[in-house]
Amino acid sequence: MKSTGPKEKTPGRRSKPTMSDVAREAGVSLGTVSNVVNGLKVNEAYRLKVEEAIRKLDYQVNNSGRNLKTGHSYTIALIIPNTRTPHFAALANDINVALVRRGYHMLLSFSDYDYKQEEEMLRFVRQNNVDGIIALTYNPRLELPVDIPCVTIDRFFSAQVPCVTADNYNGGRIAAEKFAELGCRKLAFLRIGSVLTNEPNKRKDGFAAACLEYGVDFDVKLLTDGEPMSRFEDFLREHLHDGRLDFDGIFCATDNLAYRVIRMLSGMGIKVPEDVQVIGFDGIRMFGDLNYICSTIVQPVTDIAETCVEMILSKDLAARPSLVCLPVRYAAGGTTREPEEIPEEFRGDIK
Amino acid sequence: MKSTGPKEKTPGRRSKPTMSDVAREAGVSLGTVSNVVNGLKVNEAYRLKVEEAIRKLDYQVNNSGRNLKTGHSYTIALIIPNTRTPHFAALANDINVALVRRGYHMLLSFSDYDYKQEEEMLRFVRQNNVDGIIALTYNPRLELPVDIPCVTIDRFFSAQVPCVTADNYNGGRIAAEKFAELGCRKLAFLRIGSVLTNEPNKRKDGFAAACLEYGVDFDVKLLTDGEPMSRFEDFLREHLHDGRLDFDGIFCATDNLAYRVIRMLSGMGIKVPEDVQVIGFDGIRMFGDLNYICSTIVQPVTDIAETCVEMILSKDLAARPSLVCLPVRYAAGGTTREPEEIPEEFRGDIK
DNA sequence: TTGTATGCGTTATCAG
DNA sequence: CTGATAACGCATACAA
Repeated sequence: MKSTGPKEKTPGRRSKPTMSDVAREAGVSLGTVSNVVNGLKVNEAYRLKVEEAIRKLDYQVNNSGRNLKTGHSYTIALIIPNTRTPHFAALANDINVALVRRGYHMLLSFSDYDYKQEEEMLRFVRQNNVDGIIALTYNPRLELPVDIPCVTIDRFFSAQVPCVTADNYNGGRIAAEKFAELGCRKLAFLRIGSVLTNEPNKRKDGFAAACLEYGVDFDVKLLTDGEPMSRFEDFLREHLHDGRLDFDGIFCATDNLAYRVIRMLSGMGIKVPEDVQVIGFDGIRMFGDLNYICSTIVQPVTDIAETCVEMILSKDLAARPSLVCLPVRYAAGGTTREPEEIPEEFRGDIK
Repeated sequence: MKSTGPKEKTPGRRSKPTMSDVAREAGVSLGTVSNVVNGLKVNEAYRLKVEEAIRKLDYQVNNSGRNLKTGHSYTIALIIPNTRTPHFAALANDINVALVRRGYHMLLSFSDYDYKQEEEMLRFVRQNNVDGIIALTYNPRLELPVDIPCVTIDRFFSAQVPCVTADNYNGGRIAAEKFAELGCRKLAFLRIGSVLTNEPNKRKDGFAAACLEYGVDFDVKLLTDGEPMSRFEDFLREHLHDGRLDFDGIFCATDNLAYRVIRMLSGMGIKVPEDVQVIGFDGIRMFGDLNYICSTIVQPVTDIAETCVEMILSKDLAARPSLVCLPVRYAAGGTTREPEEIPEEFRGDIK
């Protein structure tokens, strides 16, 4: 632009302009400039002079100085494993949107499922005067700072740290109900993931409870992280007789798993949804905004994001609940015997 | 004055410990503590005392103070439209990884394709002593700061601002070559996007050039942002005679578009890849790490991320090229008549 | 109302 | 090699 570059034109003026520079330029005092910048009461004539000087020098507040003085940075740290996983990407997206809407900013840290790195991130975050931390981590022994407001997603740490999550239990129930409604008689529940107790594990509990209620029989196959996916295929083959699968419905703990299982079934000559219907969990959509990948229990990602942000910025810590479960809903995504649900934006285009 | 912390446990000790607290605790001077913290030469006995005090007080450097003094923050800002779009999510992911590996951190800002908001982000970023900006923006008149190192992705701004991008031109060529190799005689190129000149627009140029070379005929249908997708369907229907499509190959400027086009074709009773083969661009994979969504030209996302970070942190600005094109490659993703390429991690599981 | 002075936590410059 | 002291840019209580 019209900026001076690294050199100085006027003696005594170098690098970025500061408030004193503006004050001198406008012929007022430092405090007045500060007041103008912060929108405090200031005489109209002075304000104009200051604003003029700010424009002329292209002055920008230095947040390091401001943060040092005030102790807060209008920045919230988000700790998540990565953004390549669509569900995490969506969360990061919506949390950022919610923050920006409130005049805050997001410092993003990836844990990559690495405990060591998570602690490292936490250390950095604590050094940076962030005003809060939103963490989605599976690290059981991670020590959240006590002097910074924290909110967790999907994993409950302690009553002092609010946890926001989808209503996983009910999601499990809804899936079972749906299968029952679709006439399934023999179901399977598949999960791969952490052995730690975390909220998503309740998907199975809700599912099991509803199955019992509806009198629908079901099998369970759980894998822990590190076990090969092929175990699921072994499991399915065990239940394959004369080319027919014992199950007529499979509930997968995530859409990712559902997708893989569907590929497996396809390889075994089993058709979805004709031979077996599949329901996943999360509500992942193609390209983040097109159709669902499979029939699924949709997590209220935007609500989760809003809630996290709302809570982390909330002043009265006392009012913070320790666990917030947000309602999920079912969406038909083509892997159940019913019409696929096509999201609004997509619908018009594809017809 | 400073007396009111929220609450204090020990008399005299309030809020976060500072370097002076550590100095007092260790019985050394402030400067010595600073030296220890920054890993400078310090007498072994003193160092131990200081480290002991740091541990005891659970001291953490305050980066606001440090930034104020040094003028840099070991933070790089990334400006992208969002992270719900898989390609952007992947970029954000890999840039973060590259930064962290070098001891830097990422401040993430979403433009949401909103020019006004982009300028807002830029303002904030400039106030925060970030050490550099990596921007993926389509805003033609965005004014990048001149006093902060900048690198752009996919859109060339000026010779002073390096632009990193995939080799879009060659990607277009490769697609055409592939179609020729697969025996296609009549192709179509479909694109929707900005009318601005940006790097990805070269996909068409490379495609057209190679088509001419190989003597393959092709049609082009371009839509600009805002035009409804249904225009593509109209276009395709115009080229539909007796249930047969004029084209035997369609090159889509993005995987997203390819996906939608494939759904359209399916709705028209046209089979992919039997009746018409489709190649997209970007290399989007299911859940970010499973199989490709369609046959595609794969962007070297990780290399792009590494290059951006490398350049933004590079000290000698003089050595910065103005445009860096990184090689792309073709991957069969099931929408061309050839065996699908299954990524390593996925392969073992699905077989 | 506006100006002045002080300190936030750190690094850097010197004398010892 | 260590210790005192002066900035860094800003907000703010206090004086004018």
